Amino acid sequence: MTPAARRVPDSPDPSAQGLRIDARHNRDRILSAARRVYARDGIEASMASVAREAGVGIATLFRHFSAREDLVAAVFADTMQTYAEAAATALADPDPWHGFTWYIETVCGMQAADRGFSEVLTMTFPSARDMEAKRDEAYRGFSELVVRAKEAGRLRPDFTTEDLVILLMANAGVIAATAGAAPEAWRRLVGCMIQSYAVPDPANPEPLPPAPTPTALYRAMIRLSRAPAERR
Amino acid sequence: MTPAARRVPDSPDPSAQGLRIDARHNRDRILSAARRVYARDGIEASMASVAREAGVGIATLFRHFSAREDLVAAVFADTMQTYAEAAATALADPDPWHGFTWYIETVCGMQAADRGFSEVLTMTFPSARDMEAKRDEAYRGFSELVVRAKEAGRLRPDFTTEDLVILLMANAGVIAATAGAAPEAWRRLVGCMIQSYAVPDPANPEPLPPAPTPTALYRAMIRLSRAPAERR
DNA sequence: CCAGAATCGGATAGGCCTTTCCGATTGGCT
DNA sequence: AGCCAATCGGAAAGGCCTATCCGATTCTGG
Repeated sequence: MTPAARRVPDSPDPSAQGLRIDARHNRDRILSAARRVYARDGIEASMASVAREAGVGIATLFRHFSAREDLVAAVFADTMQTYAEAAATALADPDPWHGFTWYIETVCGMQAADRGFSEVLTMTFPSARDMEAKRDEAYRGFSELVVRAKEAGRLRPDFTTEDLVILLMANAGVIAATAGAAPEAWRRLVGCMIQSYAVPDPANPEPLPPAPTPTALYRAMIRLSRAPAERR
Repeated sequence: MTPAARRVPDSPDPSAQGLRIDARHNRDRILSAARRVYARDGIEASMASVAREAGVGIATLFRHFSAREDLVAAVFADTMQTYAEAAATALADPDPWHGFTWYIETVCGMQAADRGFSEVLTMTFPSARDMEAKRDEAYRGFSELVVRAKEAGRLRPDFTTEDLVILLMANAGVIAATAGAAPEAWRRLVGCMIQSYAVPDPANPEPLPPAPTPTALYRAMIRLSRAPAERR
């Protein structure tokens, strides 16, 4: 009997294998706490606040994840998987332009749903190998989407894959600024950007998603001027 | 002789009146230090780091500016003035569409030149009266620009003034993410957005500013994954 | 059921920040 | 020149954070 076989490996998370069940339990509590905290406060949230949210000692948190990067990578492993799969899904769309826009809207929507993920998408974590692998996978898929949409004559020829990165950074900015107060503002940005990517078809002008109300944006601007802690 | 007349009021900054010359000198050193620090690190930079940069004691900083908001307002008073004047300048342009795009490019360029200002533009500081007054002035000017550009038939009718706020937030995101590593990326965003605002003229397709190189954006993403202190 | 290994979490050290206090210094007026 | 109020800046109190240490607790295989 090998040492590894002594423990029951029934956690969904393979990296929890070989842990005592109380340790595995804590690991899960930490991960789900971190998911909540990062979604709300972004990935710069303190390790201490994650430990508090999880109800474990600080030492326990550091024992499981010795660097913030490890925790971030573990928390967003699933989401990065979904992210990579989205590119494949978009490629399966018979309409190249529709696949292209669906992908952009989906990815930006994932950003809007999780502030932490929104930040992760615009950063790179050289030490988190499989996160970067997922990113590459998505990137390759997106490149193919771009080629097809150009071939279909719907995407402007001077579009580059860097434009997606720029859009993700821009979207992260809108989401960070409006979070809560104007939760649909990002759609307006993405709608504009997609229109600017399209080869114009004057016969068929696309409507934009609605703009947020002045009040909603004003609330967003007030939120930002408060200290991070007050922002809830 | 009134008490106020005892001091020589020759500082360019009216709020420095009535201060002893050493105090006024320190106030100026603090302001110019804060300008540098905020431009580099954003307005969340610590009060302590501003005091260090200025070479004054922490107490001196707090004696002059008892809250971060006061310091921010004092630092950006000039810039907000320029911001408000930009709207007037744009209104003086005989070509409404050109005035409209010039204004947007100018304001976004001001964001790119100063990370602190970039953040200030997407926040509101209810207690800093004259900063908000300048913002209102610029807002009124921009509203007029919008009306004229629509009347000229060049700006899409569903454009709203909130779209500018969204663009400023998006641009702040790109600038925060690319600072230094891809300093021209924001132009690409702004170019795209302006094209999406325009009523399309298929006979005259505008070229976009160049996209950043993949390497430049990669460097930007690496920068972000480091701790704020390491970012220089 | 027990012994030992694995794990826990409070405590601690060290850093940076904000804000206030107060003795030392200095500018400005007479 | 000298006095006094204005001003300075170091120090200190209190908070939060990262990272590590170590005695107490809990799990697990035999």
